Amino acid sequence: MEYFWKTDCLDLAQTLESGQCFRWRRLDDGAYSGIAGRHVLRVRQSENGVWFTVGNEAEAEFWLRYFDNETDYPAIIKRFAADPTLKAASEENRGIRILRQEPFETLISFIISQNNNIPRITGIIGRLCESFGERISDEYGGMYTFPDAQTLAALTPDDLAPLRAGFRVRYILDAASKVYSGAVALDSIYEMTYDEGKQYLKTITGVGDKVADCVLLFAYHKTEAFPSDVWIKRVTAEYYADGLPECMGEYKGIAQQYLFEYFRKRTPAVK
DNA sequence: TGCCAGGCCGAAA
DNA sequence: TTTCGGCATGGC
Repeated sequence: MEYFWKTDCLDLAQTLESGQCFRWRRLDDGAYSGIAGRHVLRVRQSENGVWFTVGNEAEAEFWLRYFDNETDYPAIIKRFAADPTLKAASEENRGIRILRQEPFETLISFIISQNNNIPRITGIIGRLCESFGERISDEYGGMYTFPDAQTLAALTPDDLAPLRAGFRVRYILDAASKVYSGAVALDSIYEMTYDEGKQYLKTITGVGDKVADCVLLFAYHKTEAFPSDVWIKRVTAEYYADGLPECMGEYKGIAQQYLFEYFRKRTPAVK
């Protein structure tokens, strides 16, 4: 069935190619195919919203939540107008939304992302899923689930060698074994504060401030994560040297995404 | 060939 | 506590 979601604050290219997710493909006709959990979606942009191609109404509900439909982005952008830089950044990138992704997949994905680039991250994650996930659909060339912690925890570095993930392999295995053993209970993080969640995630080898922030934001929507990102902290320092603007309120993570894209277009990368 | 990619680890200062 | 070299791989 086709399900239409009317919204003027979702740009598929801005959101799905922003580096917060790695399991979407742009199809020849401009639509996107993607998978989350055991849900497969084809989604295409239209002028005043997006069209979901899904099996039933429940699937549409799942994807609405994935795309963070309960957050009022227009209201947030209006609020951000109190700060000139944030106003420009949010209006220019008003189609970006913070997805609600599954914690384990987000954790492994951002471990893989460290000192890496988006095309290669996407490739490694694709090979991970094709090798150790489950093929649940033949659509779009085959759709594979993200492997669970139990599956990954049983693997060896040699098993993961074909992924060509390099030094990150031992981090992936440490994360999987800690999650599978229960040493790190990802569900418990929903109830934690940002600081608690960060400290907790950093008990995993290969998870530092940056990876933890990405997981806390993209899986848990713990938006206190601004502006710990090394890059944005440096490029925004001169704008927000005296502290963050009041209008950010609790929406620091969303602000971070707007500002990241805004500055990325204007500033050479800073190491 | 050399540099870089939304970093992190571990050792040295 | 902070700094910094090393780390695998692939694209440019």
